[in-house]
Amino acid sequence: MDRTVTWQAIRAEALRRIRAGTWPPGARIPDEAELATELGCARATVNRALRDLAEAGLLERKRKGGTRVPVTPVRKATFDIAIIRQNVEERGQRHGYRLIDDAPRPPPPEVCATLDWPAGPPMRHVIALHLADDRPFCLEDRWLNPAVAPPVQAEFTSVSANEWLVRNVPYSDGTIGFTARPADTQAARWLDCAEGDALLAIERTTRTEAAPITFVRLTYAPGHRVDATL
Amino acid sequence: MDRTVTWQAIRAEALRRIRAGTWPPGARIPDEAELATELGCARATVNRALRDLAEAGLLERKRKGGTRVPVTPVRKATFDIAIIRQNVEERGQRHGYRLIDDAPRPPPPEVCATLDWPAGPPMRHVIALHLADDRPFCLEDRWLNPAVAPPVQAEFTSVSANEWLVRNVPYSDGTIGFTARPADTQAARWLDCAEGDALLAIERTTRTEAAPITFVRLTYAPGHRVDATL
DNA sequence: CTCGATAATAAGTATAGACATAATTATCCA
DNA sequence: TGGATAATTATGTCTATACTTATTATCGAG
Repeated sequence: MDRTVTWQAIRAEALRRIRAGTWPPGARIPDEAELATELGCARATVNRALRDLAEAGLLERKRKGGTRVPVTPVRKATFDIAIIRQNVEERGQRHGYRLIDDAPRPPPPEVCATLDWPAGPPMRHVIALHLADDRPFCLEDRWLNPAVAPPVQAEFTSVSANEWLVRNVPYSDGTIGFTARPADTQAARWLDCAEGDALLAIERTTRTEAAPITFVRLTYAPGHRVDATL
Repeated sequence: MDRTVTWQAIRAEALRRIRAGTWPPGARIPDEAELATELGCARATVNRALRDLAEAGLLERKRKGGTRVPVTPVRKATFDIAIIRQNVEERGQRHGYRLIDDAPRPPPPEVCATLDWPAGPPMRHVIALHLADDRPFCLEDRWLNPAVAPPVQAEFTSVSANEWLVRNVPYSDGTIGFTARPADTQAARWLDCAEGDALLAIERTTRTEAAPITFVRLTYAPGHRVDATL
């Protein structure tokens, strides 16, 4: 006997009308006050529902302009960014970790450019392998600002830099992008594939307001797929 | 002279406290009523702010359990799914389009499986090339349910299937995923690269409640990068 | 001491009313 | 006619209040 109309119900009804063509692409839909009356709820409830649809790219809203169904909608897809160990464990596999290299080096020009790092001074360059059920899962190639790096004792031998950062310098801003790369000698060796094999890579930069933190490229084993949801 | 406290201000303050460690990972933060009093606004305003942070993965909220800062946060990244022409034009380039093949064929087993399509009957198989400033941009390899395909005259010669679908069967559900693939003969030929080159591919399935609509693999030219935002 | 019913709690949400703000439209003057 | 200005309007947001719901904590019975 629930009598109140929820915003989810309003959203579902609006989505139904969009899909059914009751509100065709390009059309302006009734304003919030009208819909509130028609559907028997408060305007705030309609607002919540339509705002949610707008965030997903299914409606366009403008003050005074009203709400309309976009002609060529730009949908939003989202995917989760967890620590790698979690990714592996979610697949029901056992996570393994192996540090390959950890040394100070001046980063290559591309890394300097994306991180706003001067050409001269070294960063901490960490390379590590993540395993899923003892099979190579992903190669972590990271450039780390030594100023935010952990104290000496934390050597990334047992805890990955990935995890250390999430636990110690979390909630920072940054960018993220997908590319495909041919396996270089190192990737081929550790990911157990042939040189030149097509590998999915995720590149992330992370920074605080003041200083860059890290650039990391996660190169996944052949066949890996990253799923997103609409 | 704005006197009212906005939910964005509350969110910014909460984010500041998270980053500053005032609210350390794992800790439970004051409840909405308390924060409302402290920050001088209504509880609904606090709710809006904290809900927004929770949606981004920066807070975890449970009824009765309260709100806490996650120890290993799962951040959400989003990226836009527009029609390909829009993608190209956003880069300041001219979009070109060329239909390569369009014929009915029984889809391969993988496609049948992901789309819930029986093994026997054919689907419409459309292959097309998208160009950016006359250079190959992305190869569209699509399997289309003939029942939702356009009438005969729309032959995908001038309007891409991508665009036709967005305009005619929009707002449908589906899945989306990223992979890396070696260029096959066809991809190498049309994307102007060598066979075996590493190419980024986006695979999408689209369906209505009742029936599958389409499976498409968009294989991008070498070096392509898809950016997301945190 | 465990099981299960019950109470307490914090988030989730609905509502009516008010005001703010950005766009658009109408108006008026030069 | 052009352009600045004012009125209008739909969304955006805040508030106070009330009720709902999931979850935890508590307490009593067996």
